Amino acid sequence: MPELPEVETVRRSLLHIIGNRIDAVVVYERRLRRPVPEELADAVAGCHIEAIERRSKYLLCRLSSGATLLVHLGMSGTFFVRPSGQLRQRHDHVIFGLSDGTELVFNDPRRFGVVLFGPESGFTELARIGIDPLGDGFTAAELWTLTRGRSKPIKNLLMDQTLLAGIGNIYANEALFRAGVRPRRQARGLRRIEVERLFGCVREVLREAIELGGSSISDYRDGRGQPGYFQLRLQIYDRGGEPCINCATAVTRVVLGGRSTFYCARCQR
DNA sequence: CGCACCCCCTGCCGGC
DNA sequence: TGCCGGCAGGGGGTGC
Repeated sequence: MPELPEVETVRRSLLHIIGNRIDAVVVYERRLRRPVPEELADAVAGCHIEAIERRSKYLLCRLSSGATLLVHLGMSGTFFVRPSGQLRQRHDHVIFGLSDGTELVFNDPRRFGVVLFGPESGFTELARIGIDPLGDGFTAAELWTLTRGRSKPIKNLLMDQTLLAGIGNIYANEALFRAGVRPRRQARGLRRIEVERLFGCVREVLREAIELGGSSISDYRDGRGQPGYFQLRLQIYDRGGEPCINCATAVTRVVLGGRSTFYCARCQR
């Protein structure tokens, strides 16, 4: 579910809890993609939340102890605030009681997510993160450089987190459709004009998605329980067999890198 | 090194 | 109604 726009939306929706003290932490389920550290509860209790940042699809909660709480939502995770004292829901794995009488909940049915704790430099998952596609470091020239000499399909390049950090399956499909580029094209085969167009479309689709609060395909919600609305603007994702919005050609579905890939054989070359 | 293929896990949907 | 296969927003490991 959560790609860069959804994670960024969650981050923004949680900014209001900054300044809270974490009073108590209860871990109900340690078996996530990586086990929740045994020492997390004791180490985090008593700390204040000083900032909430995002790197790629990871959320980083800066704590007053100097350590960082690292959260990844995987495919099905949610990270949200609710009043304390409510019944634990199915798949609530970690609950952080906050000093303002609310609690911060990590819920994840598929358990592909991550809740880790430690100094930021210690997180191996952040070591190989690529360029933030919304940051200043991402330019058309940079995308051009990334595509040179790489034989992999351009869609796989967009989704390679070691190159570009935060683009997932939905937004890779959408950006390529907007740019008129076929997902299977070899990255190194793209012409300069195509790379420039794709660059603009990547930024545009991510920005628009954030503005609309991300895409709620099934059960995605932000940190306040609100859905996103960008799914209403999806032009190609999950539309296999349906008419292209530009030319009415049936949308093609193929599998690339194990992920469903959608494109219009007429509009995308 | 790149890449195709699996796996992790639960839930949902469609077909029978 | 219920069972089964396929599929899902991510990421990591293996073997070629």
